[in-house]
Amino acid sequence: MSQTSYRVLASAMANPSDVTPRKQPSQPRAAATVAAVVEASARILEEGGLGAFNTNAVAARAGVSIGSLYQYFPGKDAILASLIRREAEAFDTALTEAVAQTGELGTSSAVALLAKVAVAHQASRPRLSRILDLEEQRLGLADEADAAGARTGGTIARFLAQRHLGEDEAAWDILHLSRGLIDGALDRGATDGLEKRLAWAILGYLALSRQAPSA
Amino acid sequence: MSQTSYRVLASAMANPSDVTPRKQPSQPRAAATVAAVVEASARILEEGGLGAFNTNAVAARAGVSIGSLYQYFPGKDAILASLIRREAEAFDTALTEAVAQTGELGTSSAVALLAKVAVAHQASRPRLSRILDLEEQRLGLADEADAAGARTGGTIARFLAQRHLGEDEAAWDILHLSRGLIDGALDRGATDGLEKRLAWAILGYLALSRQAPSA
Amino acid sequence: MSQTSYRVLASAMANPSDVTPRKQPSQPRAAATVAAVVEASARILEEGGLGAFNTNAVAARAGVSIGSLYQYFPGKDAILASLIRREAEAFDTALTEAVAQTGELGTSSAVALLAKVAVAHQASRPRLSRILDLEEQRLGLADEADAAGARTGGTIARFLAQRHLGEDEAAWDILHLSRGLIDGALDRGATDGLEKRLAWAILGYLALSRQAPSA
Amino acid sequence: MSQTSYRVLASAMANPSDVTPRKQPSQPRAAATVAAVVEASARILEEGGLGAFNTNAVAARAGVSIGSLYQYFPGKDAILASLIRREAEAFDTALTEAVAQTGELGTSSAVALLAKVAVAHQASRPRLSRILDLEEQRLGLADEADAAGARTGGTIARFLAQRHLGEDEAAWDILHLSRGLIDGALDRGATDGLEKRLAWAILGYLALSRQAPSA
DNA sequence: CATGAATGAGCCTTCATTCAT
DNA sequence: AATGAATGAAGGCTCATTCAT
Repeated sequence: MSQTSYRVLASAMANPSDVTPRKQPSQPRAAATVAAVVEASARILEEGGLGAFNTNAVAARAGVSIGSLYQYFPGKDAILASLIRREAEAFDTALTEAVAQTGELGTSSAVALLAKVAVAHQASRPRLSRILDLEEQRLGLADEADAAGARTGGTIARFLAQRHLGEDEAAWDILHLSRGLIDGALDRGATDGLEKRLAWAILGYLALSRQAPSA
Repeated sequence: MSQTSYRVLASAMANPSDVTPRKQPSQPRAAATVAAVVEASARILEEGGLGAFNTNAVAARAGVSIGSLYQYFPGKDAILASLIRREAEAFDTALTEAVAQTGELGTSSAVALLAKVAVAHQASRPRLSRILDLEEQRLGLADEADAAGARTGGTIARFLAQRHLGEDEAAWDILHLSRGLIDGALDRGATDGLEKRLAWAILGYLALSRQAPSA
Repeated sequence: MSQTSYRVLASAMANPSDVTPRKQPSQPRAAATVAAVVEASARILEEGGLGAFNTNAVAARAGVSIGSLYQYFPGKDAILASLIRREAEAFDTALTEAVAQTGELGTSSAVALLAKVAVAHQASRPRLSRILDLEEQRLGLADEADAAGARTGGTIARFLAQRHLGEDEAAWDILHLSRGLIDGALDRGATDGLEKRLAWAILGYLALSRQAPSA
Repeated sequence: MSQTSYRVLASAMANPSDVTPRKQPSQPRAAATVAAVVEASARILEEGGLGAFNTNAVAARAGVSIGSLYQYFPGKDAILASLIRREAEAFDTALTEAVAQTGELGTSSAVALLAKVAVAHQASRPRLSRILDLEEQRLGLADEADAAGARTGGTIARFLAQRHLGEDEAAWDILHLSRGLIDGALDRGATDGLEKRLAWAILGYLALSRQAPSA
């Protein structure tokens, strides 16, 4: 199969601004403020989408003054970045835990368990996931060496490696096809048997990828 | 496998405005204006993302006055909708053509061909595809009975039905997992063997789905 | 009674543009176009107020292309001016006719008849009257020597002079207080006995003005 | 006299937008901003009419940023409404005060005093009064239960009731005919003896209305 | 003459961010 | 630190008017 070379997503885009939190909240009250802002952002994105996501609304929803918000975040994008990290970490944690529980299980049961976790995560806040996916890309957070997102891929890769099911590439492919499949299914309300269908895609991919060893 | 019920994307969101074109261009000059606006939108979205997509920029890029733009589109969202329809139609056309060429082929070669078309489409304008996906959802275009998007699912469904490979649900799942897989791969620059990997996911899904007959 | 000097309406204001029709419609079709434009303006003003009055809407409502509209009127204000003249003439005609019919009548019956005509005129298109009043002033049409509006005052003045009821000033005062009274009454829906009440004001004014001969 | 039924002003019209202030200014600085905006509006309307009244001009004239304006008013119409309320209140206050001073006076002197106040009010900002009249109607502020405008009618009604001169209807008629008469007189520069002429209309109306007891 | 596509100045409004209190 | 008033760049959209066909 001849390999065409495809256009890859350029890194530029709506020049994202500073994305690092302004200061670590040392006092507990400050930590609460930061958390409130991040959660308020999540809720606003869920309910109103990117179009409703603005700093004034976030501050209001968080019960914090706009001034305070800017004490902890240098700008809008930084809030988004924090939220993305929070979500990625939560998912990775859930996934890591699930992987730990697969010790005794056969491959297909193990994958079914992971599928369940993935579906549960995405389904808990479906719109949020999609938006954060797109924004993560715009912000270029994927480049963060230790990005939580990167860890998720790593977690899957480790799972595959343990069972000699595949390489890194397979891990990423599985991660992304899962997102697509789940988002699409939630979108059209086709959630019956969703975990099972996801498992078919993952196990099917893995089976065929081992028959025809990659280039 | 017990079926949990998942949250499905509510239809609301950043209340999308009117999405229907204001008037059909009757004169050829008008048709050119409309086409220029739509293509300019595509280019702007590709280069600058949603953040750079505004009516002034679109008009300027299209070499058209802002007034002309508003003669044909009631607002931003309507332009986006037109673009989405255009792209969906183009993809569906390409896919339908490819399906027609699979007549003689075995299943795996046929799927490989379709995978190639899908990858080519998404790769031709990677960022655009992703953005339009998200926006299509926000605009609720999926609800359009004869939506071009719906037709794409139908085209796949017909292909599967001809070969007794699966039902409608499978068609949609394949469509969505493909988008996720391809987007993810383009995103991280992992395009080597991408068509092959996509074929694994699709064929794998189909194989397993037939072993374990659906609910 | 010492006479303070009051601020009088300056003539400036949103510098009104050219107000004279562009060309006399010689052909009958042209006359029809002009009439259609004027009547469309009346309807739009009635239904949507000044905010809805724009040349595109007028042309559309008149069933005429925007280009044709500009063949006969140099601009928006000219259309308004034509409408104002049309209405003023209609009112003056009705009033003149009514005056002619008062020959045999006593003063109070005569005034009652005129009051009836005035109320009928204003009530037939209440919003229109008010708007045109304000716009007439802005356009400075009152300055037109032969302004139709001026004629209305003259018609009343003649009526008063015939019966030795008052001078020009009285005529104008009566015209204006009538407008105010009628508009206010229509506004709050207090139309019961309106003609009678208007007659009280007019006759009352005239009676007292003759007791205490003006400065 | 047979009572025809007249068209009354429909409530619709250039669909007026939200008319309630966005937030009450708590800090004194904010109160100053609000007051500056309202006064700037008055000045602009006086000088340039409705055509010159736009939010940018108002903000500039008020020496306030456009953003600040929108912190306190949801839009143009709300500013207008505030101005209308301010003016109506000022007039009502002046009128109430004048009524209080009429205790000892005979009817005709009392009415003369009120006429003077009315003329003075309207004459102080002639164009403003007219415009606000029209706009008050468009905005449907008359519907406000406790509208300042309503209070003015009430103030007159109380005055009439104390002296058994007339009912509510008479109060409104007098209010409106006065506006008409005064505006008209200012318009054509006929201010000599204006207060006296106004008194004739009012006293004349009242005298005749008592001779012919209302329906 | 009629048409209606095109133009663009100008107005409305939002929202990220700053800064005096 | 926290507050929230103030700022103004930026973007959406309308509509009076022109002009090529």
